[in-house]
Amino acid sequence: MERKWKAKLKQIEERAAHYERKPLSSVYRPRLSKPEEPPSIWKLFHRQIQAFNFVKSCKEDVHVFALEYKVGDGQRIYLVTTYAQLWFYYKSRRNLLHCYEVIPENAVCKLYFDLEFNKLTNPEADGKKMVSLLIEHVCKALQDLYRVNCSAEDVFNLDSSTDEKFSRHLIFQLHDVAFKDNVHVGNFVRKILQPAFHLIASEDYSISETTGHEFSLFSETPVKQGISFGKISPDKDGGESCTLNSKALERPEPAKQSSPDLSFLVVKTNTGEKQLFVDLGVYTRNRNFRLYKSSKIGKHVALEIAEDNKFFPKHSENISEENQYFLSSLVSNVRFSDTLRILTCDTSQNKEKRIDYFNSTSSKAENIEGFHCSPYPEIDQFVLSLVNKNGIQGGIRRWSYFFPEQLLVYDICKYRWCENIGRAHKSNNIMILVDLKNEVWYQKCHDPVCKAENFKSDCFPLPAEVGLLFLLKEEDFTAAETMTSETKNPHKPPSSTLANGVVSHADWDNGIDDTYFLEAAEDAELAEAAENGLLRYYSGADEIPDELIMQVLQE
DNA sequence: CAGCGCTACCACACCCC
DNA sequence: GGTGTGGTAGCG
Repeated sequence: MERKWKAKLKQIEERAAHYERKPLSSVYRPRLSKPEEPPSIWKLFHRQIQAFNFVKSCKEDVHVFALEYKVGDGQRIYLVTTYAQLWFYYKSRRNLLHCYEVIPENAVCKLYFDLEFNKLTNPEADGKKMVSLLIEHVCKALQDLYRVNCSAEDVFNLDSSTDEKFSRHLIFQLHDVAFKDNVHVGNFVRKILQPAFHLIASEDYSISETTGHEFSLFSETPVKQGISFGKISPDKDGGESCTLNSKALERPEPAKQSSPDLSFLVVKTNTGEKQLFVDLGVYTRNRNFRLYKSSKIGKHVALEIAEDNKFFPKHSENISEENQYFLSSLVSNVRFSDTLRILTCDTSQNKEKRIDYFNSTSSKAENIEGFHCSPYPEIDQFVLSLVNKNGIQGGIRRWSYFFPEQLLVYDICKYRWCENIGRAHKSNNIMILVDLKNEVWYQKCHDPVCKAENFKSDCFPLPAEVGLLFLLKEEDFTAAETMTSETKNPHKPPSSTLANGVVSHADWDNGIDDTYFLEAAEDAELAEAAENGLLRYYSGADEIPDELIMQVLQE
């Protein structure tokens, strides 16, 4: 709540400043786009929030990427486009050298890790071995906590090491399994690395081996950091979730197995302090995660497939192998499917909040079960209105958001009416799916028979007030503005999308896009860009960098 | 005109013994 | 000295 408020305040302040400088034009300039051209979406924003607002207003499957464009202070701008279009420009690696995926908050995503250590202060560390041991530990934890089977062959292993630093990204390619969002991933990672925190807190990290002290794999022993974690508490109706419990001492667990030896995770920082091999700072909201084949600005080391990578994407007729690797590397590229399981891992704080929420008598809490309201309260309310019929008070058990489809999936409880069989299921729950892109909703269900026949009810339009509310919310006011600017860009590259989703268009080579301006900002690449004829549209422009970036961005 | 989301750390106020 | 708070430098 405070978060939203802060963002809004910031946005309004910026808006005020913007209009003071550039008052609204009173001239209406209508434009038409050619109907035969599939839309090309390639928009840049200075502000992340505006980029996301644009995505919301967009019917296409677009995503937000962050581009570093100034050496030194890591300044970024935000690009909205489709995976296909990005790859088209990106693959040559002549432009867009420093790109990051923005892992949207609240969106379903893959399990991922950022691993690193300083080679100089850890001369004895065997990076590959550590990666392999970590993968082993994570797979075991996935099995123990969620009954998910996986192995090193499901882990896309990317390397970005230098002489000084060992650096890896791991992106798990689990089959029909994903996490609710990257904050849940972070909770999971902290939970399964719990035993290693002791090793950092203690003076001598060989202590756990020598004492022979036994405790449960995910024991609840408190640690210095104040983070401690509980045992899996399966959902009453699923067993997909686990909770980190900070009230460790109130719930002692009997020892079940000896603590795994995670001493291999302990490395030394530049200053010689103990640290974990796993970077726990990458599980925050809207985290920027460097793309496959991108480097940090000012550095020349890109993420490339690691020597010891064991993940190989399925061969595809339509998509090149490199493109497959690229798509696999994207953390938030998880599509909805009937068989997909969504894993959650809550902190005990959230769990307590949920319980408080559930127990509270406020009018708002009565309708929604637990703490399960989505970021779209109007839609929650509408879904609740759908499942409160004929005297049955249904509830929202939980929700998941799929960024690629802009799809909200609500697991419903208590209300089990299924359109397929024309009556309520006896023991299986139903789902309500809300397609924000097409502004429709439909019903599916967990019943094996319905699932087997891939049942999906007819689509019904979302009521006007839900759609309208959503579009007119003031936080979206930038969307309308950026939409119109789309047609104003005279340099928009034409595009055509083949049925298989691969963008292919020779004309793009003659077009110009914002990318080139950005990359041209770097002197070294300027010459190359000019050589490739990319700058000819601005012949005579001496100051390529800021001027053109601004020109594009001010649209 | 222009990045974002944290966390660790500090200074300070207030409280209690 | 213990505890809460509010602001911020700096990291990822």
